[in-house]
Amino acid sequence: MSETILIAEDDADIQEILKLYLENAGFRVIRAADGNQAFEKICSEHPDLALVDIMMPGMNGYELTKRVRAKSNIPIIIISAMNADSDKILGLDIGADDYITKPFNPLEVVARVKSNLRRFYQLDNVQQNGSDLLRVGALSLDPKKFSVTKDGAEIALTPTEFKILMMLMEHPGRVFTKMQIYERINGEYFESDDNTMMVHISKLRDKIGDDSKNPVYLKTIRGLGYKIEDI
Amino acid sequence: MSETILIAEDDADIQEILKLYLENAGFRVIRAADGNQAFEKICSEHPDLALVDIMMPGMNGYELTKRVRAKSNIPIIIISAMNADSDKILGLDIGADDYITKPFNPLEVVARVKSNLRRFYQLDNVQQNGSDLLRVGALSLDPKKFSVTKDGAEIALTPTEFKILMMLMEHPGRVFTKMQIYERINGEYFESDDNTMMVHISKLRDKIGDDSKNPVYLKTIRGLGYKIEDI
DNA sequence: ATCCGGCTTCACGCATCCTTAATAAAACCT
DNA sequence: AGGTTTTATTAAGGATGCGTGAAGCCGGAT
Repeated sequence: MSETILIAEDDADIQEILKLYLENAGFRVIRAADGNQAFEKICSEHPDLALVDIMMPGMNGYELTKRVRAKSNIPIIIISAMNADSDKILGLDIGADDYITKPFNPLEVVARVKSNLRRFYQLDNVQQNGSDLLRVGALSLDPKKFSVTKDGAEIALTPTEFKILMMLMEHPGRVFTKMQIYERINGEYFESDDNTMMVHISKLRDKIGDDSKNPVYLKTIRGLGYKIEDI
Repeated sequence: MSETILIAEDDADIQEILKLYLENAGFRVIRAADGNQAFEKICSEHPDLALVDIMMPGMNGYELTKRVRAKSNIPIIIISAMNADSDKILGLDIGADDYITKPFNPLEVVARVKSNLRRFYQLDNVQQNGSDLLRVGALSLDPKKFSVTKDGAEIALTPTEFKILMMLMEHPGRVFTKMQIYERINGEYFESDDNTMMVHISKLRDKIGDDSKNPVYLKTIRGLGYKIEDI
């Protein structure tokens, strides 16, 4: 039962090094030299994990991550240059499951691959065993019934508010940018939508009884986005 | 399983001393008297670590480091003369992992070699606990949650402080110049930003409970920059 | 057509954070 | 020791981002 790893990387040398180390660790490796190729191979060959370089010809790593995420939840590890724009690093880290900065230690890459695979399957098991209810503190959200309760009391949310809350509660502790949230909810994103999100968040806080100045659940990460505390 | 160390050093006496101490510590030692020879031996013999003098005939230490880095990520420790401050900065900019100033204590060299080997080849905590927390002493930083804790207690940091700490904790023991840090955080760098960095560092120390006069974590390397101690 | 709930936009106030500048304190060199 | 350079600290702007009430807009329902 050897797992398959996709390497999306245009530099042939780096590709070769990664392949060597990963195969040596017992993985099956498939390769792609650009984002489009990578996307096709992810769809056709269903690898268990993808290593994705940010800087690639054609579709870059960021685009690729977004498009993959629309279809699949496989672990994605971003590889980025050391002196890349920090916002990109942080932003990508949010969308992907992990990130590694160049230059990297190949052994560390192998370790991270293993770690992410293990974490992913564990998480998968947990989700299968548990019920469909998403629970964080006193809040619980039922995706099927489209309902949210706090301490058992029903809270009436609008569809948009519900989607936002569900997205955050699906990954407690994880930070989402306003852009990410908006894209998932409305497909596209315009610069001016930032404020829209703030208003939604504001109303959500109001309804779930959170004080924006000292929120228990819906926390602001200044300059980045929002997260729900993992209680 | 003795590790191989390459010594790139034109001074025969220093070469001899280093060889003696390193072999005494159980390492296999190969030697090169100039940069070109060193590069060849790195390619052909794949040492586990390289000790590189800056001042060498032919290809100097910078060139060598750059050329090696294009191919390999093996730990490189720069050896430089005492009063060549700018040299040191340059060496670290290029991608050296550590630096030692002449005159040095041979035992310290051995200690640094061991430390760098351990840091590089050890599959650190990534594999053990499954999470990718960055941990240094009592400090731990979670890139995804954007949270930092000390002894389990949450520490609130600003985005910039967080980025700085993350950068340092990603490479414990490695020195970063103010310029390097600022560039990664803000994209560009102006001469006047040095002071800004100092202020950030000062506040970071304050928040993580470090005394600047005797810091446990965030140490100043005068003339160079900052590093976080590899505890 | 009108109403109405929900989404969006706008404007303003507020909080936070980054930077600057000025001063103090080390560390270093001669 | 004395002067110089580098670093640390503090406080005060100034820039940026966030929160929120109110008004406008849009589409579905009555």
